[in-house]
Amino acid sequence: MQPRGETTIQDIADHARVSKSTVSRVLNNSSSVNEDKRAAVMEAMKKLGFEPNVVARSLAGGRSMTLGVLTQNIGSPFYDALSQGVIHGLADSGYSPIFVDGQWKQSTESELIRTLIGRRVDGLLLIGGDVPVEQLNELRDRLPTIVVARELVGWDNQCIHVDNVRAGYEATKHLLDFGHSRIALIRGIKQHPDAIQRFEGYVKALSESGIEFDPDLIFQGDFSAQSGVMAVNSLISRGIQFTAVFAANDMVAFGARLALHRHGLRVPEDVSLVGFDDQAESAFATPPLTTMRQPAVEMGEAAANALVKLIHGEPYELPHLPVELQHRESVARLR
Amino acid sequence: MQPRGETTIQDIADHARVSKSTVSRVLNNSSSVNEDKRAAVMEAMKKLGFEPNVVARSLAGGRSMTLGVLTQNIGSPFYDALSQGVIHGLADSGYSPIFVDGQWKQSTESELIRTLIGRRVDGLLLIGGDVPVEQLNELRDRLPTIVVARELVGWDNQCIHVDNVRAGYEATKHLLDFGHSRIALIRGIKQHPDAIQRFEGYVKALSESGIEFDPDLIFQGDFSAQSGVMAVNSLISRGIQFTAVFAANDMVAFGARLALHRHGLRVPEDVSLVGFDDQAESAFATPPLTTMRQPAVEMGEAAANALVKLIHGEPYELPHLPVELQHRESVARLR
DNA sequence: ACTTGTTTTGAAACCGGTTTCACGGTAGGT
DNA sequence: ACCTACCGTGAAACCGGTTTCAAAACAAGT
Repeated sequence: MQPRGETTIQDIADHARVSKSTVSRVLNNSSSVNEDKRAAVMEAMKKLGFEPNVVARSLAGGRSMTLGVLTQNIGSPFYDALSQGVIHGLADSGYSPIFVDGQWKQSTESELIRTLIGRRVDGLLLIGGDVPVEQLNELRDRLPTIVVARELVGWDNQCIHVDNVRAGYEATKHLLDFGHSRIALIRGIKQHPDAIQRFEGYVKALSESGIEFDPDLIFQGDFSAQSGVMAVNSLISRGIQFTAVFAANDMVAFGARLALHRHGLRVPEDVSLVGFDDQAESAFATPPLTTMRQPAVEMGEAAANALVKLIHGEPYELPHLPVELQHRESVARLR
Repeated sequence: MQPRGETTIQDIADHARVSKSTVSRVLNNSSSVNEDKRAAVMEAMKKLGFEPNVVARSLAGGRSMTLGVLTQNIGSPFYDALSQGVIHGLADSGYSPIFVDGQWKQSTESELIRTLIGRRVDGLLLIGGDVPVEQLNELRDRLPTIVVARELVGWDNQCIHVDNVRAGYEATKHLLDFGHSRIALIRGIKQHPDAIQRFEGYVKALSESGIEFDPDLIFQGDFSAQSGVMAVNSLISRGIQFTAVFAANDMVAFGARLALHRHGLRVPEDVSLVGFDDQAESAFATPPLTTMRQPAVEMGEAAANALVKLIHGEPYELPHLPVELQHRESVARLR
């Protein structure tokens, strides 16, 4: 541990009385070197406490061993869980992730992607996002890229996402099965594909059950707990009848649940409630929240692993991760 | 956007009929260059779509424009909020963060720090962690380092943390002020400094009020919601009387709240409840949780800003961030 | 003993920038 | 008109590795 001047490959070479080239070779096992020299190099490295300079290595080797991860909203449970999966999936791969936060702003995202490219990341992991497909298609030719939590046509093998239509359908179906027909839907951000697809599933389930779609039951929210509160308040103040609520995600469900509580409505006796995501808190809500579980951590891990394989040119398979109903206590049979 | 061969500084130089040196100078504004040449370079850069190679720059300049961030538990609300603050604080600084996750395992942490050093990060941001002070002291001489969410003696100016003793004291005091004297405490991980200090504050508040400390009221938890439910179950099954609970953090409070609910105890009518952290969900719990708010995002941002200044050798001041009681509805006056 | 083939090895080029150094040109001072 | 100071600029060294290339060393074949 010298104060400043780190040990370099040249120091090792001098010490072991060989050339830089040889040191590099034993370092990378790139070509055979005699046992005695190898031993000498090893010893010198140990003795001098050598830690290879990843930056120099990147420049020379053309690989930076760094991955760019573009996420959208650090601090929100779903994206955090994805990030967690990514970090853990990368743990022993030798790659380190650089995180940037696009905040769902397309211009920001594009700029950040440029930054990442400037940093010569070896691959890109895009979590959600709004960047237009055409731009991503270009990107894909330049750099190994995997997209998570977003469905992209023509990206079948570089895209991990869940079936939101189906999930929306199943959540609604669950409520229908329990006898509900007046099911309020609190939507996520208007243009957000997930929100659109879940809504689609909702509509499909209703129509399949022969229940008429009532626009009064739809509230345009934004994935925030506050929007859940507003939704319920709006529903009630408008005098709309409903016996169940399907929330855009668990945060929204929490907001809705609180507003119901404020209005003296019990969950699930008076109103049933279904969330989406199954974030950690949901199992401990009162009552524990029935929700559509998204395997966020697993998605992140799978994406990370896939990206590494993609970079190495190895074959890989993307798992098909299901969204499953997590049956808890916020849904009751309509009496 | 060429398929592979990125534009280099040399390409720009050729195109603008100047030398590499000049291009570098306009790039960094490091020394004055004639207006016409500067313009020529600018134009060439625009035309060829030049994006400087950060790796090469790092090697040559000795600065990698990369920061290492060691966190402990991505996926837990408090640390995620800190990370969020770090990312946002770094957004326009030119520095990119590399995240690694130590999982509160000292050996893992040390190893990850080595990795980060190998990557020639320009600075280190340590969030929590168990690495012994002596080791950190050494580290500090090598690399600009800021520690967050951990109190370190002798690190006054490189360490952002809150006063957990005081916070524990105030939470307890709040309950005492509301007439409670049988206050159960659900502790965090045994050796965790935060847990120890909050406990200290609890004891101090009690003794100051002349209330006898009762070890029966203490439950050794681990910061998980599950430990909250176990605590309450244990308390009740052992027949311990209590009218209030001070939870190690909000997750624990959620667990406790659920367990109370299971036992038919109402919050706050029968039992008052105070959490710690003020995570996003807490304001929307039923009832909204009274909790000690930790300004996690702000801490992360402050740490990031401080680190950048520290690296640049500029003076900076660490904000003193208070933990404040967030008064909501889970605490009631003892009747 | 003489080719030929295969390993090992070091020198040198290279990755894409930054920085030092020296030189020519211009401006200011006397 | 002459000397000094400063500005603008390119050549070249350098950052710490990897990789190419060719020479050297050694083994095997005839």
